[in-house]
Amino acid sequence: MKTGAAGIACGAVATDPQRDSARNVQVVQALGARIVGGSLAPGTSIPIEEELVAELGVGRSAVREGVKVLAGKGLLETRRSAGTIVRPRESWNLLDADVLSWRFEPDPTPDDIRVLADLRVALEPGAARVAAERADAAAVRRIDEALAALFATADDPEPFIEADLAFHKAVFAAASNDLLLYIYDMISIALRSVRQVHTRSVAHNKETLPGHERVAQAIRRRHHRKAEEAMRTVVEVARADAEQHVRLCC
Amino acid sequence: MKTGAAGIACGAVATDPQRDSARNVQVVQALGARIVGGSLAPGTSIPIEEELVAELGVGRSAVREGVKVLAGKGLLETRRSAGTIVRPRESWNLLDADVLSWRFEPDPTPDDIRVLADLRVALEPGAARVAAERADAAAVRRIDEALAALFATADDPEPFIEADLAFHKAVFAAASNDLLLYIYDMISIALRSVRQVHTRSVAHNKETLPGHERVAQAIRRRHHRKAEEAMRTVVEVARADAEQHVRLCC
DNA sequence: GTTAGTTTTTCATCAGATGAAGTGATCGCC
DNA sequence: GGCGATCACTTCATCTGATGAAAAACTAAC
Repeated sequence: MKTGAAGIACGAVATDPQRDSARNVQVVQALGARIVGGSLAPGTSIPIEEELVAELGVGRSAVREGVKVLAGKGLLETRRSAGTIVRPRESWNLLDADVLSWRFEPDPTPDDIRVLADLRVALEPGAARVAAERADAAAVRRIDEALAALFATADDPEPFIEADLAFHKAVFAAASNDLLLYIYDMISIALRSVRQVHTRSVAHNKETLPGHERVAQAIRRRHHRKAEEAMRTVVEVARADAEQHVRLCC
Repeated sequence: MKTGAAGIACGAVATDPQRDSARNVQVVQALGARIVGGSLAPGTSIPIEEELVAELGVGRSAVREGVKVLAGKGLLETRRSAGTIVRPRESWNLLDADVLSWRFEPDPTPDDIRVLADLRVALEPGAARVAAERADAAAVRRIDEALAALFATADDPEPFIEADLAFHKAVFAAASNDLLLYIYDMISIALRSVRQVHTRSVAHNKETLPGHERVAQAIRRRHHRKAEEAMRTVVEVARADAEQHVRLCC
């Protein structure tokens, strides 16, 4: 059940035959999932190196490398003679691709879903506004292409989700802001993990099309106020859907 | 292609070597700064382990641990027999605290400053809106306290900057969204690095006080529309200031 | 009960050996 | 001469052993 892909994710290249066998990645995955999953609580010590070697069936080098990677993500802190302790949650790199996966992949809590939906409401309208301010012709074209793909896939749930993510990404890309785009990439990782929440009826998919079209049109016309408003409508509908879904099934 | 000389030069960088005696951290800092700084370009190979051992004066374990940490941050990728290469910028964990420091601390480019100012414009109004929706009494109190500190320090540039950062952080904290708060923590790292841009005259500091007060008041009254508008005014003023500063001094 | 000194634990670091997986060059064949 | 297969080489991957250092835990003296 281990998806080695999360290890050093986001790569454009799909040819990575050795990643599964990388011992240090194995350690990172095992410990990272336990920490973020909650079975290794902040403030407590993880097993000592020797025990991890025995438990995970790898050498000390692999354990040390893995622990150092997790320390780099803010999850662990090593202290001489005092063991390695799990750092408080406030220290974690919450927008690290791996940390996000460990959080959202197993079974996101209702609160995780709320956090994600709120984040979109907080972020996407503003991003659409800046996109309208900064978009060049090529960026507008890419948004229009993504919009066309959205219309074309409205009948297929799975492709529609991908097209939806691609549309929102195109909007973020139009803002010419690599930090903003990075944030959306992380959001999309989380969204993909909770996509069952967003898998709605085909009719529902089609209902979101006009909203997306208004966003694209506003950006095309560099109308930042309208772009923001249109995007707010889209993400607030998504948030309402998510809340309803949580209420119904949890 | 010889990087030895550059390595020595980089070693002269002021990073107190006493306090931070951890060898792997030394490796992470040295290589990370070079990569983000641009002297090790994406697609190129870094020196082989043996050379790094000689150049950095540490053992192989330290080099390997450091390289693995940077791989975990998306900066490097190791391939058997093919060396370790710098990954494309799109793969970097741009919102990692270290990566941000390496980017903004030496001398942020005008474009970096634009990216940061745009990010605030895109993000903070929406965050203030969600804060107005979600803030509880304690969060409102903390915002008011931060506002009071802002008024109290308006005459001292350095404390005022800290109070300013604390105020904006209190707003983000009120949104009860750890991802959003994490994003602001990273923004504040970058803001602290470019604070000379934000160090204005005392009179200018005082001009920003009414705007901040409007934000606090709107959140206190749970008026999310007004909170958003007030925050937009604040960050757009900051953006205009930054643009002007860049024009004047660069 | 406190304190000073000692022991133990645990990570930190280096070094060596072996292995694996690509890279590239050599060499034979046609 | 062109082409392909073999083979040596490069470089990271991994394990292991040894030594050191720092902090915690323990002990004994007062």
